[in-house]
Amino acid sequence: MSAPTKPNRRQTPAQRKKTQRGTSIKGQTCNSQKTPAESTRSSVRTNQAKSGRSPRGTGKDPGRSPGSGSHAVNVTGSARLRRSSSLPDSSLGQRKSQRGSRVCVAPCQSPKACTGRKNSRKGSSGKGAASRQQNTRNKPSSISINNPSPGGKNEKPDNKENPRCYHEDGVEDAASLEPNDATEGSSLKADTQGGNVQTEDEKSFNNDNEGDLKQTAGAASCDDSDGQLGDGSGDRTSDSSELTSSGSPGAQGSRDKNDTSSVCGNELDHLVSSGKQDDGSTFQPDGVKELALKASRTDESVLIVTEKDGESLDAETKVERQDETMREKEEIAVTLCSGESEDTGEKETQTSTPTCPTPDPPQCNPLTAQPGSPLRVFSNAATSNPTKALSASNSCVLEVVSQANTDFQPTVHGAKPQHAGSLTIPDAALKVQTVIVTRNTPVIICRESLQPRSLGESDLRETPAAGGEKQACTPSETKDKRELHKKEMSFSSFSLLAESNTKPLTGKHEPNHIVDGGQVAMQEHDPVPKISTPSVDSSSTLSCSSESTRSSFSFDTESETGCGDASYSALPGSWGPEGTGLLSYQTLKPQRKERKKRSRCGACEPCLRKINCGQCSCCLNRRTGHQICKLRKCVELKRRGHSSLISRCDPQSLQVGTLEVS
DNA sequence: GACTACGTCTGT
DNA sequence: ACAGACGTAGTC
Repeated sequence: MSAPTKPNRRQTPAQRKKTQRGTSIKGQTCNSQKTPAESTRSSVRTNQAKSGRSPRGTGKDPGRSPGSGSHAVNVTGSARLRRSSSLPDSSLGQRKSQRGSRVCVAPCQSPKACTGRKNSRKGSSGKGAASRQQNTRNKPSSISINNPSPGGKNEKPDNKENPRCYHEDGVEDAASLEPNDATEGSSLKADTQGGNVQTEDEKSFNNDNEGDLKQTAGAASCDDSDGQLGDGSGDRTSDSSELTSSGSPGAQGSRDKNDTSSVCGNELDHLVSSGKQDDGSTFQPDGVKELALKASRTDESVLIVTEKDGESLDAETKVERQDETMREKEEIAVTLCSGESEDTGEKETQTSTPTCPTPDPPQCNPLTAQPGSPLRVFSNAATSNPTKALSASNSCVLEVVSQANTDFQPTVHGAKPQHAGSLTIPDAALKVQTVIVTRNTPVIICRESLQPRSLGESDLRETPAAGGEKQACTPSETKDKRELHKKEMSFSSFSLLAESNTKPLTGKHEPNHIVDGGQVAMQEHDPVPKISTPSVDSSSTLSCSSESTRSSFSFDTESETGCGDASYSALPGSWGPEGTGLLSYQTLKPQRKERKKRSRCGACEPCLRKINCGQCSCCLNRRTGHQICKLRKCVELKRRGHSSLISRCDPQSLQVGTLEVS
């Protein structure tokens, strides 16, 4: 055994090939095994690291396997076969899925599914693997011996397509699954409501219903009822409903609706423009009825209706009923603004908002300062629910506080004014801005989010933005975040957003770090994704930027921190809407910037040594052996290598655990 | 393109 | 655990 193997083993590749070929022919006894074994081996290896990038790899691999000889086939082959047999499909499929999807699903699965040490290695070491995978995408097909059938090709495209679908679908799914995602407005509301004790249950219902509504609404909403859609969908889709409700005159309301209702489509615009209040009133009542079932929503809708529809008695009556019930609850819940509440609906909502932590009010203040609806909308969007409170209660807000958020708010004002001032231009921009703001603000909410529900909701919200967030979330210190911020700031694509956001982001961001410090501690304290999520959210809020930004942004973080794993583990889990998180994360991986090789410490003796010994195998076989002289091999690198090898199991288990937990 | 070095895999 | 080898990435 040993005698033949030794020469074969270390023979030069060329020799190997030759010998192996011969051996392979000789050893055909195992042909049945060999072919699969070879294929599997090749596939395995190829999959793992080399994935047959170069023809060499593929050629060699098969060569090697036979080269090792029959015994290799027997022994290692069996073990390998086991692996390969058990894994190959999954591994291939997973990898393919990853590659194809880049973004999608695979990450969690792949590491988990691939129990093999190879996989584990890759998973743990995965960085390089990821990069490799990117490069190797094309090759895998060639490599995929298993897929000689057209399926291989088909699979790839499918995978790619799927991932894409996942992106969108993932978002949609997340939305569908969790209404919060579906509508920022809704999520925001939910958050704000989270503050309110009352509506949580109702909210849950509402959310579900909303989720359904959204889906249906997308198509039907416009047709059915402008009011309803405007209200319900408007809130959901964006702040538009809030804007309209915010008491902006019908004209603004219509405009806002148009803007915000963009989701609903032009129909609303037409209807609104033509029918404005009347249509809204007529429609809204119906919507209100439905909403009546949904308590929290109803409140907002009611408010909107009351303001707009002073005409429609029915609507008011219904609204009043609901309001009354809501009032009672709210009053019980909070008495702060209760005395003030002349407009039951509005003030009630306000009262509810006060329950929200101080951070909300500050935002509200600026908003309230400007009676303009846009501000409200903004605040609403930002705080989600706070809109009500803000809109309704300037006094409340004033009383409540104008605290640190002032910095953030001004930016918001700046954004809004444009909004109000030039409705024509930036409707979309406004939306975007609003959206961003909303995310930013949630950070504050995140604190509250510590509460389980709020967390879940916050997670849901953030999920869309999650991609960047995840990375940000990584345990990495504030430095990374700051850097990320800088990068984001620099990011030109978001110039608009950046302008509006950057200030708030930076301002918040740091504070977030500080604030998060507590949360961070939480994260560290409890690796559990739940806890981590809030911080993640905060980070995400910072990164808010669209996917493109996320990707770039995230890359850096990972590469720099090198903690990608930790973040990775935490992130996907934390992002319950897993799909999005995973997607974003994966997307990030492939895109991630070129990653530096592990740099040696440069301090250890070996690193300091600049002369090769010339005696070690590396020196002697420098051409074949690409490794650095043993004497020059960095100690730390050695350690890492060993530690990584040794501890691979642990980290994997940890990651898996985190993933599972998540 | 060549060199160097890292990461990974395989075999002993 | 060690050694050998390969592929790849980074740098010049």
